[in-house]
Amino acid sequence: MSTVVDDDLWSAVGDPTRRRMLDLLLSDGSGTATSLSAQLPVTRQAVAKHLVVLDRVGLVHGSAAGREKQFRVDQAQLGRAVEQLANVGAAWDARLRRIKRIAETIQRQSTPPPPPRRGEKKGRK
Amino acid sequence: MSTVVDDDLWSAVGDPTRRRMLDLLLSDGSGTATSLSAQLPVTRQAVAKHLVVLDRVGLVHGSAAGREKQFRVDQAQLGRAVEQLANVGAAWDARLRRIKRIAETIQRQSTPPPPPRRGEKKGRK
DNA sequence: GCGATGTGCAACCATTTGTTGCGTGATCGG
DNA sequence: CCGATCACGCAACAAATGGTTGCACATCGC
Repeated sequence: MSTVVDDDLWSAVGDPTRRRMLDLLLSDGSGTATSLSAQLPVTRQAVAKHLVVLDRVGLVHGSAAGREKQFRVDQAQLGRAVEQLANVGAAWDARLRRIKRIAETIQRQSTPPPPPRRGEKKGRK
Repeated sequence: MSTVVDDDLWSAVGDPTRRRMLDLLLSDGSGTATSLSAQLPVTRQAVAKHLVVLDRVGLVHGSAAGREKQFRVDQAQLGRAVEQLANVGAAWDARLRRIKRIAETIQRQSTPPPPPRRGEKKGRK
């Protein structure tokens, strides 16, 4: 049925800048708002806000070290996010495949497709 | 190396409401702004705006039939979106697995984990 | 101690996501 | 044929998001 997804997690990785930040953190192992903004087309403050968002959903967490604040990716949580991506993708893929199969079957039987009977959808079940 | 994704496509499916709309359109085969809003916690106008967004990235297209406007999912485009989800997921998954493998290797060698040498990462431009 | 560097906070702007209200064209029941 | 509806589109508005600039404050190197 409807694939169950954590909307907060999903929209966290839905933002292109945050996705790149995760890529960078994975590449470099860790990073600060300043170091990340140096490799991105946005300012340090924008990066800092995104880090807050990512922290809120547990995808990263930061530790203060002197005047810097190093952030790292939480592998477990990112793994969960990857899992949800795969889930939704698989669900849609299955749907698409089934639709295609049904369409072919109908066409093979030369059965006219049932016209979508409008105006009476919601009352039934 | 960095997975190439179409940001517009991605953020189109990044919105939870739009994701549900796609689910509904896949389930029912087609739908109007009104019929979709009846099954969603948002108004018809909000749905209409989302349909514009989905139409812009080619995930759905609508055809006027009398006073109604029926929308259907574009299977090819949704397939492309699914592909990108799988790509990003696979890339992150590979990263996570490699990190875990390296961490285990280091620990097996009883090599003290290299302290995150801060302040010297960017010199290798 | 002092300048350079890194961070956090606040004000502000544009876009997105949602709402309500209204006008209009197509359809249906007399 | 004609009025009541039904579905739609457009516009104004509100809140949240993603971005900017500016400034105050802590810390590091010398």
